[in-house]
Amino acid sequence: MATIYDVARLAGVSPATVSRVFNGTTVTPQNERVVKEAAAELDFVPNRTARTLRLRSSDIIALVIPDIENPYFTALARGVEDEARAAGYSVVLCNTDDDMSRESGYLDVAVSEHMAGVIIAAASDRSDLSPLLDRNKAVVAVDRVPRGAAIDAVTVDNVAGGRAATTLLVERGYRRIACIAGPADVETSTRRIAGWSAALEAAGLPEDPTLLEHADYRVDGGYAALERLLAHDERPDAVFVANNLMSVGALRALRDAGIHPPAVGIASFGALPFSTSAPTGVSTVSLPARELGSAAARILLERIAGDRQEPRTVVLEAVPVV
Amino acid sequence: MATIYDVARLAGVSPATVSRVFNGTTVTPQNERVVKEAAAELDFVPNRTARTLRLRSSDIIALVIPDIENPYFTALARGVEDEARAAGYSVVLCNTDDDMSRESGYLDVAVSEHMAGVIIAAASDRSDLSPLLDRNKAVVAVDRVPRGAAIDAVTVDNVAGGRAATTLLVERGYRRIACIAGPADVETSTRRIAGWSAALEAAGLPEDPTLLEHADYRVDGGYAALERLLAHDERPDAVFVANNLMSVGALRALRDAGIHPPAVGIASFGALPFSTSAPTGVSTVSLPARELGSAAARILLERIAGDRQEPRTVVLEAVPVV
DNA sequence: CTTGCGTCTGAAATCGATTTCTGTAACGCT
DNA sequence: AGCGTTACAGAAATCGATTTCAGACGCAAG
Repeated sequence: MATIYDVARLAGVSPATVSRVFNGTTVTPQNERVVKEAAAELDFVPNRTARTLRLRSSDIIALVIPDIENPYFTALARGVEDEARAAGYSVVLCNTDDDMSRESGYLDVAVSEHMAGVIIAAASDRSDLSPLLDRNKAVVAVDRVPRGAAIDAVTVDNVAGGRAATTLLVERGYRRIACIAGPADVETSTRRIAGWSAALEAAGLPEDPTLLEHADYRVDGGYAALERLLAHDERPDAVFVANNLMSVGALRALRDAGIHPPAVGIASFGALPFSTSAPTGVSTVSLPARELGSAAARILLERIAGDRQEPRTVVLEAVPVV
Repeated sequence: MATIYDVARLAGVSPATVSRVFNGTTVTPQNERVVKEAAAELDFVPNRTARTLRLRSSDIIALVIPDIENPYFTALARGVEDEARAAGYSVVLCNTDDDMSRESGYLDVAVSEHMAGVIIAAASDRSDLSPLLDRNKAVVAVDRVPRGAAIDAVTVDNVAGGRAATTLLVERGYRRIACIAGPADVETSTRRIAGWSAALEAAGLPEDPTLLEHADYRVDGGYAALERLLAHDERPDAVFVANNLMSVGALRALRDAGIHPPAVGIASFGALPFSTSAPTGVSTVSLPARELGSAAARILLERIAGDRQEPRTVVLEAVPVV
């Protein structure tokens, strides 16, 4: 691999001059030409590792997400990418699989690779961002905010969304409305539950705590949770499902039980991914996933550029689909 | 950020000793203890950039894929991750969006960051891997192999899969079977078309070239392609769709046209992602996405470990779902 | 002709970890 | 006691780019 020294030698200049050519400082047009020719000749690609070591910062942004297989997060990733690339940064994705140790491993990588910044959808409420914060690395939380972290955040209004989704079921005449929530230690989940409760209360419906099932935000978890609800003594007549993938699981469980949606109502927080059939009996509240990503990226880029204002939280709306 | 020198000073040893403690070479138990205490005290995280610069190789593997929003590729990513992590490597994902210039940008990043290796599902037949190969970086192609690249590859048997999918339609009695293929410059697409042709020929059915539509392997492309087929003078009675996302688009187009699947048969290459309804009138050939990823990762890891044998190609089967 | 200023260049230090090479101490053996 | 061997530690070079500092040169003004 050709280095800046090889280029310098071939061009008959010093390494400093080669560096200057690639960094836009003043160089004779003559020298610029010679250096560029030499670089092309040698197929020179600057060594980013050396550059990063010297500058103590690279132009890579890490996006840390809990589930790469969830289309919601991949759409979010697209939003991040669009903004970041436009600003000249590369984005790398890190999948934590909801595992805090994997997450902290990736955070260490981000720190020790001197990445420019991190956008993170935390694996848990208790995710520890201190490795980043202590070294005042630019960080933006997206979708989920770890408890007590005083950082920029971009989220959706989970309470309002949960209420809206549940209300759709109420309006359609369902009375005994269950909830399949996400993990108890994930912020978005507790808020969506709060929205569910609020909607029930507003409608004057009884809130039966046994109708709350926790699952894992995955397809299989939603499937199992719905099975548990069906086995209930007093079976619910509708279910508010707190994320897209669990809704898929819940619908599969219904199908396998020979029940078809209007019979049991389903409201999904987040549109069903890649659905092909007109949603009969399924209400959804849709999330601006891509916008979450791009908003987070914009804030991160400002921080990287040196913005020092107080951390702010941007809340986007979840919109009920009619 | 604490460095190895800070740790050395606090522990009263030389930087070399600190390095040895973290790399498992022989050090007095006494020194080991002192160094570890000092490191913990200072919250020391080794600077990977410096390490990589010196060693000329990091322990990060890049996975370059054309469409992060396609569940097939994210499942593949999971396969890669599982293997790579087990071997102590971190995986970063790079999304090229089928764009060769973005792709080559990421390949340059992989080279100039001295990543340990690259697994790539190429954006095109004509993708240029020479930046990697010239510097003999470990590379494995997965899913798609750029034309003429003499490298390790893990693919599915696209011809057999295309034939099997088409044959399912033939067996169900359809006679005028169209094909919605992917981009003309993508290897998997041309092979799946070949499978479609072979099945038609084997069944003695006429092969009408106007029944072949090219699209982009995306949902919207599949939608538009199906609309074009419906507008045909002699409308097809079934369609072989060459990937999962286009099948979603095609089914949506059918739905919007008021046609329901058994009326027009659909065979999808790749299972429908997150489907919730029992597939009526939709045949699928399912792909071992995760296995593709893990097989590719295993080969890459062997190469990284120094394997020098001839490049080999592993072909996995696409299995018709009954 | 000298002074002064501006423009451009190169030498060398720097970022932080790894590793070779050299040196010292301790130990076992004859 | 003398010698060889092993085990460990430290000094210093190294990876490749950036950047400071100082020097060289040209040109204009006095």
